[in-house]
Amino acid sequence: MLTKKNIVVIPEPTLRRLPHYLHLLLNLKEQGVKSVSSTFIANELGLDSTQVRKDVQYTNIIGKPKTGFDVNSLINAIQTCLNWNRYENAFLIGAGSLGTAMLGYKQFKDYGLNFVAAFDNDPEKVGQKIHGIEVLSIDRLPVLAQLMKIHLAVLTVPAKAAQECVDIMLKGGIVAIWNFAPMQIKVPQNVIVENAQFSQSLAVLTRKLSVYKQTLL
Amino acid sequence: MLTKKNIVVIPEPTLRRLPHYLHLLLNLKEQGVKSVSSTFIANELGLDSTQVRKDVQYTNIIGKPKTGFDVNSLINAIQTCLNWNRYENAFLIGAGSLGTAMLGYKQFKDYGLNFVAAFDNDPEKVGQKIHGIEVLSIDRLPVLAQLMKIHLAVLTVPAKAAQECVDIMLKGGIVAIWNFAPMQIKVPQNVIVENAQFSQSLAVLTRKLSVYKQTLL
DNA sequence: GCTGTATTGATAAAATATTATCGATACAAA
DNA sequence: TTTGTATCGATAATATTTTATCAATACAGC
Repeated sequence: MLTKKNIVVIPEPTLRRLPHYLHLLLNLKEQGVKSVSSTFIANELGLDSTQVRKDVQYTNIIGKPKTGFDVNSLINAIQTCLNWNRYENAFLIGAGSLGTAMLGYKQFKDYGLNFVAAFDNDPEKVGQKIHGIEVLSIDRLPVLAQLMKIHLAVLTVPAKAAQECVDIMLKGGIVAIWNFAPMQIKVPQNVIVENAQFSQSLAVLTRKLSVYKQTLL
Repeated sequence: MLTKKNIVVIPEPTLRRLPHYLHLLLNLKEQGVKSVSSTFIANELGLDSTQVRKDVQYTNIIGKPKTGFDVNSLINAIQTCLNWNRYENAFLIGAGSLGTAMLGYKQFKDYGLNFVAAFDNDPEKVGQKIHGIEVLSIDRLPVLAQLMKIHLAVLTVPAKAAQECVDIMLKGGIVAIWNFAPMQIKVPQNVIVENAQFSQSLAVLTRKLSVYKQTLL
């Protein structure tokens, strides 16, 4: 397999499917199911069974003919792949409505994400606590990021504030940004940006709906 | 090109990039820029210029050598592609924190999305107004969806409530679902589902970050 | 009007991702 | 035991997506 210093490169489409597998597997585990076949997973998630097997191979889990894959092992393997078996401390930038919602989103614990502080430039918000997490002034971000060794930040600010916030984050040594701001941010080559704008996903949906409606005519 | 009853099928990766183009173009327009080259767009967004040209071709816009593409035409063409030049009325299901954030998200107007009502099963919430949109009891959804001819619904409920809500939505004739619930929902073949779980996007990010940290060792 | 050049758009090549095929294997039932 | 079968995992085939190449073209400067 292609590797980067011996680390397997998992294709992005596979990475996007892994959480679906994980969720299904956790459900099965709860129901006491011990092993599961690629066919079953494929049916449940509307995928091809060959694809499921291929995806599973990236986790280094090997199955047994006639039986399938061990549910527990697969859960662990996926969590390890995604680094979801440990907590990554993160900052949240932008305590607006989306930011607030994210701070309150319990599920992130299952995804290895742990918010340790939020930042905003609105004096009204600074000093408040949202879902138990303190909102600090954005000026303090660089120092705190370095002090607390934070590498990941979630950006939930309006478009026009985004780049300015990014620059502040970079000063603090942030190396990975989960970008919800509706714009493209500029970062040095080595910084990881994952865009999670609603618009991306919505574009796919509205196009399909539009095509669907047109085919009805 | 491949067509479905003469409608061009735009690849999903292209659809996901179109909103980025659109955003950049709107910025350029505001700055008074009249035309733009594929090279410029590619540089701004960190893409390949050939890819930009290929994507633009799907919008049926043709450019001029040495000049590039007309900004206004391209904006219109992308909006038309995505059906963002008209409003699609939509229901929101699940008035929790994410749902609330979405109801207040002004940008959706630019994406052709218009929330006309929200639904929840919590009696505390029913009757309230969130960002000017009334929260109704989920029981009333099927009748109202048909009456108001709503085809699109945004699902922001917890995992365990999701499938139940979906079944109710289907009764009302909903044909497109934007699913934020952290689970795979089951729908008939002809119903469009776009999964927008945070986990998908986060998986890509946490994996990359994990690999990045490992390569530093 | 001629010449140089940036850019398009078409075509081809490469890379990536998905789907199909099939022998090998482990379990279940006779 | 033996036989039948569900399932894996490897390989091959297909489809899709991205990237490269290059002739054709419109504008700018001389």
